[in-house]
Amino acid sequence: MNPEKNNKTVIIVCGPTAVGKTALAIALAKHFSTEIISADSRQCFKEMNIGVARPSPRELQEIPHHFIATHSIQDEVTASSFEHYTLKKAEELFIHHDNVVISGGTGLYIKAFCEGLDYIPEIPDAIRREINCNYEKEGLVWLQDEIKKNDPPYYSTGEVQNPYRLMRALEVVLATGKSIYEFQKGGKIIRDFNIIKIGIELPKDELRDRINLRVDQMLQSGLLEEVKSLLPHKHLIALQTVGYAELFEMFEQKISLSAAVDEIKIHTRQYAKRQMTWFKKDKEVRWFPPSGLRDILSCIGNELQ
RNA sequence: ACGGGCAUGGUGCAAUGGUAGCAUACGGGUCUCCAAAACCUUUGAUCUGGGUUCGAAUCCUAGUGCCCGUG
Repeated sequence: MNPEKNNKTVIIVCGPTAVGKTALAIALAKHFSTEIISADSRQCFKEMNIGVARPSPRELQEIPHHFIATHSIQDEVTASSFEHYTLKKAEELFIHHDNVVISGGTGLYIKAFCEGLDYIPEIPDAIRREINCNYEKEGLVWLQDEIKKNDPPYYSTGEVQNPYRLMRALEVVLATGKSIYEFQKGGKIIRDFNIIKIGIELPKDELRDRINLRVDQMLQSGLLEEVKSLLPHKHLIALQTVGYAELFEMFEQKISLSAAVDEIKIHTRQYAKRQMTWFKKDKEVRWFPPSGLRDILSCIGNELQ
């Protein structure tokens, strides 16, 4: 154990969707008699349940979970707010526990928690709304022109085809008068607790089967009703989500149910692949199969010695 | 069986007789704040045989397969 740290440890369980993180995190939390903080950018919304594979009521009862169904899709949840929420929650849990389990598939949130984010001032709502509004009306070219005028360095080296990045860069420069680059130092904050990262993976074929099975089960469990009830909010970013976006289209008669289901399976697979790309890049992650609880415990034991 | 139509990457489509493109999927990747989002990127095709032509996805012909109509 690193002597500069206190004797507290966060065990991070990460990996692609549908690989079996929830069950493993619960087993770990039981073993260490502790609780779980979810690191999932969708399960935190109380309006979303079946489609985001929220842990079952029984699982939630077995081990207390945090950042699950704690927010509304109307709320603004960001990597930064996750960082602060989770740091505070971990601190609380460390009063009575030596270890805390964080489990989830949102790589950016996990990174924000482990390394911190550079400080960028909050952006006034009015600025954000105006940018959004103009972008919807005028499109990508307008964004590119605005960035060209207001933040030339970003225009020449940033992702100028990516509207979200452009809007972020633009809101920062309009709100602060400075390029977003001046804030992004890339500095890593060293936390005063230990962090052990456990990655869960499966062969591609097996993950694919699990994804297909899970999508079918979601439909049997009433996903259609859940999505239908959210139709009035379909414009919210939180609902631009695999399993919801496709069924919104189905309810609007744009595609058939079977086409929507096929697309959900494809998009979930693509999402899982992006998650793997993200986590594989992180060399601190130790990889195990979902059945590898024993090996994981011995790995953690070695780290803690 | 007869008549008509169609045949182009895995899938859906485009291409006056003159560089075979687009979308999507698949593969690879980016990502410091809406991230289950958004974005970048590699590969990959003219059903088969013959003919016309300087040149054929395109025109002619035979075959094969599929679709529609009639029976």
